[in-house]
Amino acid sequence: MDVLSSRGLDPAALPTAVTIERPRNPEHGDYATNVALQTAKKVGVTSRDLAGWLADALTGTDAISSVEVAGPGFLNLRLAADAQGAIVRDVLKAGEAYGRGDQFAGTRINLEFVSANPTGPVHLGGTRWAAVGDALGRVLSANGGEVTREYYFNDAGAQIDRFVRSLIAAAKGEPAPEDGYAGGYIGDIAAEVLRQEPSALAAEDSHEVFRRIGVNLMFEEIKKDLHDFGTDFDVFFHEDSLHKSGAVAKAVDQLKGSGALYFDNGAWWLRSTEFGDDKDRVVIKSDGDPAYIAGDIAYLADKRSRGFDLCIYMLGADHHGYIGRLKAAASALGDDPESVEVLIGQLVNLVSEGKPVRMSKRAGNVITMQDLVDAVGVDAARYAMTRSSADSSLDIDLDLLRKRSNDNPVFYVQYAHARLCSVQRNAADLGVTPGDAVEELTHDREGDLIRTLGEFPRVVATAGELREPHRVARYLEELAGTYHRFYEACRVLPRGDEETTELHRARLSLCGATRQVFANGLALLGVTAPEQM
RNA sequence: GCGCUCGUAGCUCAACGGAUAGAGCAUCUGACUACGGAUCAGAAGGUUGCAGGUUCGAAUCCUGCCGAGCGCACCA
Repeated sequence: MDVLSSRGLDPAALPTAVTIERPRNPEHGDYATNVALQTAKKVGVTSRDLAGWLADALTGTDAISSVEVAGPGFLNLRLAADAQGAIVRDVLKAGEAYGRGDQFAGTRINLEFVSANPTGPVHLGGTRWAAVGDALGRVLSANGGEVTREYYFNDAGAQIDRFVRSLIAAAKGEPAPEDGYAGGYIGDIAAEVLRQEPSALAAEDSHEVFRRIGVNLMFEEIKKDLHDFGTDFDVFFHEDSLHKSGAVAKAVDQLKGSGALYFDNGAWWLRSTEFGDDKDRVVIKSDGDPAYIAGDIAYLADKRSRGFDLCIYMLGADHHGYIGRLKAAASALGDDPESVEVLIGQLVNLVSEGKPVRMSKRAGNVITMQDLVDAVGVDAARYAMTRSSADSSLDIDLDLLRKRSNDNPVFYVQYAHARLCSVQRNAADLGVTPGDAVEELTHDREGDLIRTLGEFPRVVATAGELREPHRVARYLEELAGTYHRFYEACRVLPRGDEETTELHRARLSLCGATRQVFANGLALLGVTAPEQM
């Protein structure tokens, strides 16, 4: 700031957060910033001039060994070797906490994801949200957020009725109803209902018996699949409970009284168009019954009553119409629409022999979470789902995956971790202990590795800020490559007749720090960090 | 028809308005009697769907086309 004020320019023109990036091209230094480019125009000087002044001001700072101005006004910084090596000590000292931040400290976040209808097993689409949502929850927690993971069971609607009628048909040995569900799981659940309640078909309240037992069995199967997938929820919320408790009626009355709804043509409407919806939505139908959205409103009211600062909904692209409704609901309840955040992820496509396959319950080719896990295992499945941005649709070729080919980068990352563990085991066998002389680490490949370790906290912070856990996966792939190249170039352990030097011991510390970052990063994705493969 | 999202190497995908658009897989050529070869070095592969615009700078932002997915109920 002195650089500006001493020249009579307004220091307030400087951005509050200076972005410092790690250039892809090593010739551009260890770190670089475009702050001069962003600021120059505001204060009316050329970016080259401003960059030059900033460079002069930074030159001579302890940790920085060189500063140069490049291109239109980039500042390229190089760190002194010992300042850089300190990152190794930082990682080892922080341990599992390395990478954590505090941007969401004190923020209570409700994260709702999956929320698949309890009329069948979780399928491929739900699997994506199970992986990405869980990873996002971990990332938000790592940034200090108090995260409650929540699953909303839509167990109050007509689809449950279709599900129950399908069960009964299966129990009778009849074909599924025209509008019902026909998967093999229907027969399994129907059989289990009969096993638990042999008189279910004959009972007067047969439908109710099948509903009570069958829906619960479906819940338990979904919960178990998710648990086996490494995704656990803090709250399983039942839509049904909102109706039974009177919460829906209460919320609707409140909105009617507050003027948030308007009455037209015999029904009560929510002004969702004000929040980007195509049309206003009916909350209370002209027959007096609540529409589906009334449950959503009551559910949101319930969440807010539990004290959340931020309610995140993670929904598939087929639900993007909900954004306006949920924002409108928040507004109607008297809340800031900003406190409701709807993340829309694109759908997962099934591909076979290069051609998309449309999944259909009727055709019986629905791929479930369990199918995917059976084919590739939990780690590979989770990684495949979390390594790409949820913004783009994802193609899954199950045939390819079944071949257990190594085209999933999770193995590349896990192998690096296993290799590090192996080095540490060998070191222990040789009696070599980690050393603190990080200034010995002057090799280019060592510098690359250390700088990459130093980036991890910012990657975690960005992943949380943008709700993009895939950044963690991409980072780990980069770290794996950087580590493998280091490994080829820099012998860590002394050979047979060599003395153990401080360099050996410093490199062993570097390996320990690297292993820690792999472990921390994989944990954020819910993927295991194996010690051997 | 209207709306949302997406279009990047042969394939699957990265790149918060930055420098020569990057990885993995696939293809080709190489590398240990050394700490795990599930590795590494190198080659090849691109008009970032098309056309304009904004600016020091655009895959990224704006407009219009083209193409794909999804959604457009007093259903849930």
